[in-house]
Amino acid sequence: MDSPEPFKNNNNGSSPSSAPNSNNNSPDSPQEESPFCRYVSSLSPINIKASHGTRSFVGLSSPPLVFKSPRISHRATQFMQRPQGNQSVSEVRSQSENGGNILGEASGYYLKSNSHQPLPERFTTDTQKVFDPKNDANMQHYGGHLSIYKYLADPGDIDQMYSADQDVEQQSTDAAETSVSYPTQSNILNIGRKEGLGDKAEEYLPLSEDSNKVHQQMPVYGEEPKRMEGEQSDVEKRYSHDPLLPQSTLKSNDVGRRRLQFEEGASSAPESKKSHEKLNATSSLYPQQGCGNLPLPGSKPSGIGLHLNSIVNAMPTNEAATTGVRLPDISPRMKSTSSERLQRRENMKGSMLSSNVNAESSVDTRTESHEIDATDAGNSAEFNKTPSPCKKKKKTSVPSNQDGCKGCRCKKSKCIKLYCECFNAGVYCNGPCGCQDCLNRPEYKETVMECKQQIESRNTENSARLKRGCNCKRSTCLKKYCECYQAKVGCSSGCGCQGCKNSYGKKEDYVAVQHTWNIERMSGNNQEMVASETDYDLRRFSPITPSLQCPDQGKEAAKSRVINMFASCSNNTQSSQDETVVTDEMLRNDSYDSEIECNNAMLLQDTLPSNPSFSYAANQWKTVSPSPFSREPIRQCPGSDCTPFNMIVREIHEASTLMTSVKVNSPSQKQVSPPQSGLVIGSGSSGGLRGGRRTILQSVPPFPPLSPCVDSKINNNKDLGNSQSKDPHCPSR
DNA sequence: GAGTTTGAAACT
DNA sequence: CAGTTTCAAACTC
Repeated sequence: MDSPEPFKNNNNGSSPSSAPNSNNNSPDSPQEESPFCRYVSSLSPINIKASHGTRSFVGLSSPPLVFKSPRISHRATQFMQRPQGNQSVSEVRSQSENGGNILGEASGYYLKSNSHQPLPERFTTDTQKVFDPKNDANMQHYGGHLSIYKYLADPGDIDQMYSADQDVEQQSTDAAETSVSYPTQSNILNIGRKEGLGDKAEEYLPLSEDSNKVHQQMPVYGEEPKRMEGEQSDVEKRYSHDPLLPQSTLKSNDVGRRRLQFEEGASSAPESKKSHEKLNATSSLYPQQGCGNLPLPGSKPSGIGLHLNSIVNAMPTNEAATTGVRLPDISPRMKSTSSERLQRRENMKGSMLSSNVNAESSVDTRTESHEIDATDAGNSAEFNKTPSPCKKKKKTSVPSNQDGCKGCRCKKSKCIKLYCECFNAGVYCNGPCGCQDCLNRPEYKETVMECKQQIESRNTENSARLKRGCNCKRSTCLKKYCECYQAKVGCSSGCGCQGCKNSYGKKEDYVAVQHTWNIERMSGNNQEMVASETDYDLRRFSPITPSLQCPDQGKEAAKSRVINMFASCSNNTQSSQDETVVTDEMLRNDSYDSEIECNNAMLLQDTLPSNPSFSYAANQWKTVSPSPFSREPIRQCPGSDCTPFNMIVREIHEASTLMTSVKVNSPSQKQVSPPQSGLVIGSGSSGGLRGGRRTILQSVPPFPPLSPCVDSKINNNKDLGNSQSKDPHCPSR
């Protein structure tokens, strides 16, 4: 193809399509005069200095990528792509004028590489390009800005991102950095906002849809500028709303029936107009487009959505090589790993990489589209059309309102029990609802609040005994009766299902991976660890939604994890093929465990909240060898505490303690919401982090606290027994 | 569209 | 805390 060279350093303000310069090695090259080039040149593969922008994020408590869901991944993927689709001519020009054009070029490159080649070839090509040592540095820098935004740019977090953008931009004195930084989301958002686009609920298309559409419709960069601009406008329109496109959109739409989802309602509020002006407030409100809003006083803890049972799966997620190898089978959940990987690396190294992630991203998205088309057309269509947090229903007998919310049809619950989806979703019933004797209406605000409080307290009290996961007995987890299946996630050992045949991952598969995990543990030659961790059976914190989406998960998954781990150690200068080969070798290498564990630990470190108490090991890592494939450990663990399992245990324990202290109990304990953990960007309760894929598993506080402090809440719990009976409106059965 | 099945929520 | 009932969605016909 004759598209622009991917990573030229365009310092002369030329457009990306002009004067392609694939070789910046010329000593006379003006690029090397630029601060950016000097910066890039100063970068070593491993020890990457933190730029302004990077530093801003390195300091971040890395959003626990474990908690990121495939949906988020979709979103992230989308954001990855966004530069392509949104890379308008003017925008590129602007970047060029600022002295850096990496983003535009990367976008062009990305589009190019993503366009016509058959997948395997394309992947290889991409990967090779990606790991071009020369380009890598650029991409690191590029990724330093972009990738972090990609992942911080969860639509629900756009506000924070936006804020962060400004912050970073103010700090940045490097023209090159500024020029390449975050032209994407925030600008897009601003554009959308400036355009005064409406924020009808129906425009809140799930990102996956956007992603797919954008991806599918996106022309090759430079191919049809006008058309692309037109499409960009469309994209911008959508994204102008996406920021507040709630996790809950998926959550409430995609998931099980009667899990507490009030929090989702809060976080899902598509309140685009005011979004970035109230970073913290948004998540504690309930503005649900079209479905009424439930007033929720007070703030709620962060909805980080610590899906503890994702830890195991997230830690060893497959890396680039794996993606390439297993691309055809990539599952929605596995796809999430691309974003996780990127963020993980960002967090780990403080440097951003990464073209390979970009390549993966493109692949992922494409694959997603195919997958949706091929295997889940019905669901995806349904999902993609989900316009609002109101649950989608297969049945359409209940007329939808303009927002597409079909409402509930409760007859006896009076819509103030979790049976009611509106209530459960934290929205008032309204027009399209076919409910009877509905009390879930603004005029019964008090009643609604009381009932919510009741449920909250009840769930808090009973949470310990609530089961995690589904408990299907007859559906074999193959029907939507199964909440795991409905959420398109596999069952875990935490599920109480019988005869599980969940096509997204059987419980048995999860156990198999867990077994692998245990083997890895044991091979770490840390008896102390094993002994001390016995009490902390991972299954107690087991993923409700294991990332086992493929039928061949077991050993394959384990292998993938090894691949990923090594990939994590990689300085990203190896091709995916090399990684695969070497990984096979590593699999036979007894010495890989230390690396695995170190990497696991690193990954875990990144997956867990960066509360100061969680960062004990972060600074203890030291790079020993730049080569991920040497038999020498790449990173050395200073002590047994660095074993991943110890870390998991400790982290979980601390998290659990904190969660208890903040009283963020998931009604079903399918998820836990870790406390707000020192996020640098944004202090919003849920802003900086993304929820889990399973909407019902999403974070947490089932109800926003009605009282300002925990103590009072506890007291309330004591009184709830009385209030429960006192409440004339809350039907007690 | 009615009836049945299902599993979670609610209750005892 | 196990068992039962209630409930509404999912499913079937």
